[in-house]
Amino acid sequence: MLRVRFAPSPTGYLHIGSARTFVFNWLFARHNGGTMILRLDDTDVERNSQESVDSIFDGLKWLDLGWDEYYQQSDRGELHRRMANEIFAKGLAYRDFTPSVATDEEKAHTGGPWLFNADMRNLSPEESDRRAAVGEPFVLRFRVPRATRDWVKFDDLVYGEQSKSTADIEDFALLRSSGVPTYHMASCADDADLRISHIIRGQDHLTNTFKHVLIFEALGVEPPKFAHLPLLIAPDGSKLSKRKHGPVVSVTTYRDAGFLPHAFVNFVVLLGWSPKNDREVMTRQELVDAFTLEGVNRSNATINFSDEDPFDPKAVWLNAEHIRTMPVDELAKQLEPFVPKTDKLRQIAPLVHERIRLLRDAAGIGDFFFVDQLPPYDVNELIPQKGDLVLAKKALEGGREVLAQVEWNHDAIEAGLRAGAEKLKIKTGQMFQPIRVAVCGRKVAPPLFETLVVLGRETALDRIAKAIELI
RNA sequence: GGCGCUAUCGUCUAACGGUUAGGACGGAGCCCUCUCAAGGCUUAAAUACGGGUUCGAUUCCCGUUAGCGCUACCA
Repeated sequence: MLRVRFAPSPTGYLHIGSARTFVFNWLFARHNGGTMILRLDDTDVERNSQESVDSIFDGLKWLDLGWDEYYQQSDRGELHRRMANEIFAKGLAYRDFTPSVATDEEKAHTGGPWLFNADMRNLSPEESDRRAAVGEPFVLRFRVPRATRDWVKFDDLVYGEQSKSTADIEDFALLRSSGVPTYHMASCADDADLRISHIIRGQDHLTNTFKHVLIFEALGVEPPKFAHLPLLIAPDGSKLSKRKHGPVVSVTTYRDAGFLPHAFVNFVVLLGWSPKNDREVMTRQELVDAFTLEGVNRSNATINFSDEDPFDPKAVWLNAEHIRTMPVDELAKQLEPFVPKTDKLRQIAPLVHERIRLLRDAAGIGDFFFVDQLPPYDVNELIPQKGDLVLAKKALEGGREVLAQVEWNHDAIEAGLRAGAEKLKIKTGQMFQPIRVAVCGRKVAPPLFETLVVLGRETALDRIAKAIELI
């Protein structure tokens, strides 16, 4: 049975990189008919927060992919400690009574790596038990078997054969002095207990994996398969961080700007994965069908944002593509939270359908639909190509006359206005443009006839009259 | 510092060792057109550097450089 998990730690909002890891896991599970598990890795009591938990759930729910099983590590401390003690009992871990090292300066070291404190590693069992019995705090460390084996190896499904010398792996902590298991311990214990078959996670864990292999072996279980994902980085090459790059790293920023969840999924899946057939705009099902780990590449992917534009242009384009292929009824529904309340949304939706890239764009492009009074605009805007205010006035008066009596539908309005232009001996564009500005308040707007239909005769005539007064 | 990973257009990426190095976004131009958008067509733009191996390297190996990751009780 194929089982994968996404295991965020609730120490911040849901990060775009985390969201992508979730997506890769989900796609892998669905493609192979496996089980998707969500597990909250909340062993760091110092940094956990409820807001963070909420934010992660918010983000994941917005992604709308779902999961099959849910666990949180704080409920499973017993299991972790039991497994840690099992390792200790086998003699594969030892107590380290060294006081915790607080500062980076103290941690700093030159030359080779820090591996262990010899006097702690070699403490006699009696001495160790005695000090523990009197309550002296200690960290439980894994005893890396450097004397009996040279290499730790595993075969990464993305990065291939990996090996590291035991001489380069330090005696890492399993249990903190507080008794709380570390990430390494809790994660492996849960992965073993939950019978996770594939661990798909960020490449930042690639070197940690050697430690994990050691833990699985100490536990006497077959390690899962590993697949590490290339990281998402900022345009300056640094890793994405809230402090440095701001809200662009949070998925809620995408949600609030009016990305469609699936467009977001489509975007992030293309960062580090390719279907290898030049397809880019894909439905959820197409993604599930096409997704394989073989398509994952090994180099980090840059999210191309800037100060002027917080979103990668490709993400925006993909969003526009998905908006355009979405049914109008659905669009109207999605638009609701992004525009002022109106009973004409269903009519407005088709007019912005292929003109918006983010849902929030609709409020700007369709602004004149949402107000009773048009905000002031420069009277010169009314002047058409190769014309002047006199011509503008002529067009507006002629147009108003037509619109006052024409049957109120697209074809009749078009026919009427075209005939009107001919009668006035002006170009159709010279007729349409002043009317457009009069009813929309600006030169760039959705197609005129549809717009007039939605606006209604009364509003249209009223706005044209006001424009004529301006001149 | 040590260890590990990576390196194709500005960005995301494709290319059983043999291609005019392909696609997409973004840019530029043209067409269509009631403005905008969409759409169509055209175009500029890349194999980090140096050595090998090979008849032939984007592709395999080594080195350099650069970036990223991990590095004594964050995950």
